[in-house]
Amino acid sequence: MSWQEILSINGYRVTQPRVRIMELLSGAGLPLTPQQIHAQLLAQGCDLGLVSVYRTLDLLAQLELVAIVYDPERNPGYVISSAGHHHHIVCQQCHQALEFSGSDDIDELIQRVEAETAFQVRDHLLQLYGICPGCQSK
Amino acid sequence: MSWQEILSINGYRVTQPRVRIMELLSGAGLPLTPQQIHAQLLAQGCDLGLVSVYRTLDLLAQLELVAIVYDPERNPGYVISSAGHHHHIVCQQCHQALEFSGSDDIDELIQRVEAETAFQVRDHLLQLYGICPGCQSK
DNA sequence: GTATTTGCAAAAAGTTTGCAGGGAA
DNA sequence: TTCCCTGCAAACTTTTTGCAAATAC
Repeated sequence: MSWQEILSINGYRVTQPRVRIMELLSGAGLPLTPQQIHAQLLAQGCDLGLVSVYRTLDLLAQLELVAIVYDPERNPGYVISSAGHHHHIVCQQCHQALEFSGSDDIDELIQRVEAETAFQVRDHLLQLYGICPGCQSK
Repeated sequence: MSWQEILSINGYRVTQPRVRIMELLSGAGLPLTPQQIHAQLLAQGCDLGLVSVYRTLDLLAQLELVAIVYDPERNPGYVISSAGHHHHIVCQQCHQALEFSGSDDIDELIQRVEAETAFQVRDHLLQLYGICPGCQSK
């Protein structure tokens, strides 16, 4: 299902700002802050308000069309998220971000922690930081 | 090694604000924002500035005496971190936070992702969200 | 046509910086 | 005594809110 359909099905409209932001993030390959998104769209001649960027990202995050990537040294950034894969690995040098799948190993760990702590685990956040192939060869 | 010693060894001083913040976090059991820490210390009659809270937390985080906990619905909070254990599980209802150890399972996952992506993994962030035993029984 | 969505302005919230005085070692 | 650290004030950045106009469907 396309992200446009997901918007529609949930009663939201496919508007210019949403299209532009999804297009930008799809091509970005690295997490962008609301400010960066706003600046890049302005530079493209797309005249939208920063406020709309915030509101759009909130919505897209809620629908899990984008994910938040935390980087200790910068503000949280947003990346495109393909359904079902919720983990990212980020290059500490060029900040390129890649999705990876991690369901099995994590399920095991979660079960162990549930047994140890008696918590009922509902969600998790996993991100890896490192050096991407490109930056390694420099 | 005590956290006081860690400060000293690294050339930092054991000052009132640092002591109060470490004491507060040690007893808190849940992630606290800089603002919350400041407010609670003021309430205790300890008269320090918010700025010092920020600076102290930065330092403590750098020395890994405290860790940052991200919660999608709130601002990032700080918790006490015992050396070597860097993962937390947070209750989505009462926000209690607990450390858990997870080295083995994660090492395995990291190796797999390194093989898949050709990234060199240097660090990671793992947090679980769920319902604590206490909140389950309500 | 109608309800959602946007943009603007303004305010609120959160964080950082510079500098003089105070405190730990 | 020495240098690190704190507190204050102010600046700065980021995020949120309210409301009228615009637009998707």
